[in-house]
Amino acid sequence: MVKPAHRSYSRYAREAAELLGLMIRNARIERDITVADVAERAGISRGLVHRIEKGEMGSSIGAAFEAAAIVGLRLFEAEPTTLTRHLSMERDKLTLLPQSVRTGTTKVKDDF
Amino acid sequence: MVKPAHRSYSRYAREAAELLGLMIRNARIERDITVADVAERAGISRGLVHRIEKGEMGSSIGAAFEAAAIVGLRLFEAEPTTLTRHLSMERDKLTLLPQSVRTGTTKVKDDF
DNA sequence: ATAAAATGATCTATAAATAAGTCATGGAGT
DNA sequence: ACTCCATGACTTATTTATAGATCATTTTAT
Repeated sequence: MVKPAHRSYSRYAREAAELLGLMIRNARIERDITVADVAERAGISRGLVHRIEKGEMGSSIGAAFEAAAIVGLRLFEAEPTTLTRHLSMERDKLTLLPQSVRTGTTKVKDDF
Repeated sequence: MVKPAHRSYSRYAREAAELLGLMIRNARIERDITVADVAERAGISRGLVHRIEKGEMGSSIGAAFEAAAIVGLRLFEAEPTTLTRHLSMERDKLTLLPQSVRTGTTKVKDDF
């Protein structure tokens, strides 16, 4: 009752996943951490760490980001603080333009 | 025979996933695309797109990055070209320091 | 206000990811 | 040469994510 899901990915998505994996591996090696260490600290299996570093598309976001955090890799931004700031910014942005700007058809209430 | 996997994530990993989801959602709304559209173009279900935008840790890298690509969100770098360049760079970096620098025990060859 | 559409949430069957183990290979150090 | 250790590549049992459907809610349009 469930289709075999999807198998084809855009080149961009594939490259992004591969890059993420390579960055994790590089960061890990630079810090002299073994795959087994990352696996244990992340609470995942050794094989999964390996697949994440290979950039396999099936790996979960949680496992990959956790591995990245452990090897000290900072996604999106340099400092963790910046990430939190970006979070608020994105949240605000969403609140700001829920659907108002989308079509722009809704008349502006200027009767005040 | 298999432990229930892991359930706890570091704050950083959770925030990174949430940020990714919010960025995808914001990009999607800005471009006036519906969740259903993204789902269809990515070849995934509507519910999965929704969970990705919520930043759920279980979603797959492939699905999330594909969704990001569809809404025009550029991870890591601005241009797709830059991504390919970064890929080569990371690959080279890996080849360069396989394990040489790791322990540092190997005497430095200063006899030149 | 009403209708229409998009979103969010929940459920079930199934496909896929994962853990844990084993084995083979590759590297590093002795 | 030989160990020792890390890595990579499988296999299998099990857990989990996912598709697809339905329904409630929210948002948008008329």
